[in-house]
Amino acid sequence: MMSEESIKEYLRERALKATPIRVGLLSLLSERESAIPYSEIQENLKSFDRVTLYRTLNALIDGGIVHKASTSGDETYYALCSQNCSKHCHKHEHIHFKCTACHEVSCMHIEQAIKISIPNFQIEEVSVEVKGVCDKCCK
Amino acid sequence: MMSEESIKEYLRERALKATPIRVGLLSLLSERESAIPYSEIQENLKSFDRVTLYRTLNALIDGGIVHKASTSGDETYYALCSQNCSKHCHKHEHIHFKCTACHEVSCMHIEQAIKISIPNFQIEEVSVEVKGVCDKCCK
DNA sequence: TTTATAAATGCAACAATGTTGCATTAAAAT
DNA sequence: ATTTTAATGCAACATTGTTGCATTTATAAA
Repeated sequence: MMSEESIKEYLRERALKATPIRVGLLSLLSERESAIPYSEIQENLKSFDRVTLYRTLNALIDGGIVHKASTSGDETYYALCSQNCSKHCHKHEHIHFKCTACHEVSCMHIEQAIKISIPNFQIEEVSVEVKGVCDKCCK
Repeated sequence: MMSEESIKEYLRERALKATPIRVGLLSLLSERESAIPYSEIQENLKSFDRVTLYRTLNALIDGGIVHKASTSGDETYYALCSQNCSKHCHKHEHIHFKCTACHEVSCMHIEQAIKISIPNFQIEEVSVEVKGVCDKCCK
């Protein structure tokens, strides 16, 4: 859970204005352990204009602060980036786990490094999405 | 490139009716080496009803004949499954490679098996999407 | 060949996500 | 306090995606 002040500082570090919707969105994302589906974000920030929400999400993605955690299902999930993402350059060393039981999407760091090489191809980015049942639903 | 007859047989094996749009779609997908974005599918099958195209895509995905090859970008790419996918149970032992230069999406079989295990989590499905520059654009 | 069945289609309408343009607002710098 | 310019809200539009229902049609059965 990030304080409002640290959120504002974070935005300013990235040369982004600390506007109310941006602060609200980052506050929402930071108080949750897992990624949040768009519909839920919209529900929580319904006092803001929908168009502005889209622009805000895109601005924060461009700014390396927010990333899409899962896009393969019915809707897109968003989550905070770690501090190592920069403007225009997302660097994620984790996978996304989507629980088929509770539909939660988590950003998970795993031990095994995933290395992929394809002859004559240049690899820039590897995204891994895992589906299964999470520890909470497994018990 | 599958013949019309073998497409019809394939559909009937899966207890699906061999209707014109289904034959047309599978013919289109089978003559291409890489996955096809939805917009292109629609363009090629514009004589059919848009709603029916959506239903057809979903029916063929449910039937284990077609799969979504990439959903993380602007649009969804579709490709034929290999023969080992069955109804309701997609079994893909490959990754999807999206070229950032030409935007082509390819289904690629790689040598390394990708194994992921997370303590207390049950893994059902692993999807890997790689972004980079393909061999054609690399030269 | 004809009939029956039920899946598939087309049409109209609706829903949801996503984008653009422009005037106004407001965060931040001066 | 003023200026600058990024961000916002509103209206409109575009695209993707779905539902309902009457009609059509592929296919099996007679």
